[in-house]
Amino acid sequence: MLSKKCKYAIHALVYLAERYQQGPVHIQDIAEHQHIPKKFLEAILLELRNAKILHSKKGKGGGYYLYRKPEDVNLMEIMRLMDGAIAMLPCVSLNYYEPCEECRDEKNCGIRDVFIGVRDDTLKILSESTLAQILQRQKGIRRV
Amino acid sequence: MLSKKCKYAIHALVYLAERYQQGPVHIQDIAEHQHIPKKFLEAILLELRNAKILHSKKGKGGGYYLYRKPEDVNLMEIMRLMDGAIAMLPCVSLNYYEPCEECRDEKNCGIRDVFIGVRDDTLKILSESTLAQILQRQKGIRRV
DNA sequence: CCTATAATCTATTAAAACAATAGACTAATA
DNA sequence: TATTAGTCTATTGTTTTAATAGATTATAGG
Repeated sequence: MLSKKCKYAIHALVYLAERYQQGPVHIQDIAEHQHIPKKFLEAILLELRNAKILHSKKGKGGGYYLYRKPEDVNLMEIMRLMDGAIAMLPCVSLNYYEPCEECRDEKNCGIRDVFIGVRDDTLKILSESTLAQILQRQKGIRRV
Repeated sequence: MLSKKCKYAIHALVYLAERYQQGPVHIQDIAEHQHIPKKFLEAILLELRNAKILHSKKGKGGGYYLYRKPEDVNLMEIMRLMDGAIAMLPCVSLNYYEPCEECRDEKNCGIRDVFIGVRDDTLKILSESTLAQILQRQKGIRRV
């Protein structure tokens, strides 16, 4: 399961993607419209800023805005940033690899094979799922 | 990530599948060979017994043994039993569905679509991954 | 330059989930 | 009837997750 932090991040980013190139958006604005505790959201946006996904402007007329194009931000990156490993076992994680304590023979582990498959399918979908894609689907359905 | 509980369960089941139809196996035996805290393992095996995956025998010569054929026990079932939902969002879970609090329009949610895809791919693999399959892969590689 | 605004930083706390342990009880076998 | 081994109830410690509080810094506009 995604953490609330990660869900909040995704919702905030989709919200900012909808307002791409329309100037900075207040934290307060995002928090209210997406129903996210403001202080919690602050910390999240700061992390996204440090990861060069968002930029910010202080003072009057300030706020947060998307730094990259919506088609260049995908869920794989967001999820790794917020929750860490995407894989279901540490021993199959590409970015957060750790050997399984109980495992003696990783190369010949039948369990591991299963979760390598799950990981690959999952990463394929998540890396193809950009903010632009998500917006497009929502708009696409609305039009009908 | 899988919980330790779930990993322990899978390892214990694979261990018992290797000894299918060879009589009961002590908790102690499984715990030692798979490096699982004995008391924790007790609770896990009990749950698997209540789910009709394992049977047990008390007293001298007792222990646990696989109740079903190894090809009839898959990881989807084990994971649901141990960790609950497999999906990454409650609103796409088949067995543990809950609406997302912040979501106003579930049908038109672009985020949701992504995780329906992830769920379907994941369930396909996990439901096809039986204890028999896992054993076969391990043995297959050993033979080479 | 001053003031209001809004992001930034540091610290703390509350709640939930996860992992492990202890000890008494029950059933089965020799 | 003693020993073995699973069963049950309860509790405890640890870590992670979620949320909050308050002081600080940068910027725009008058």
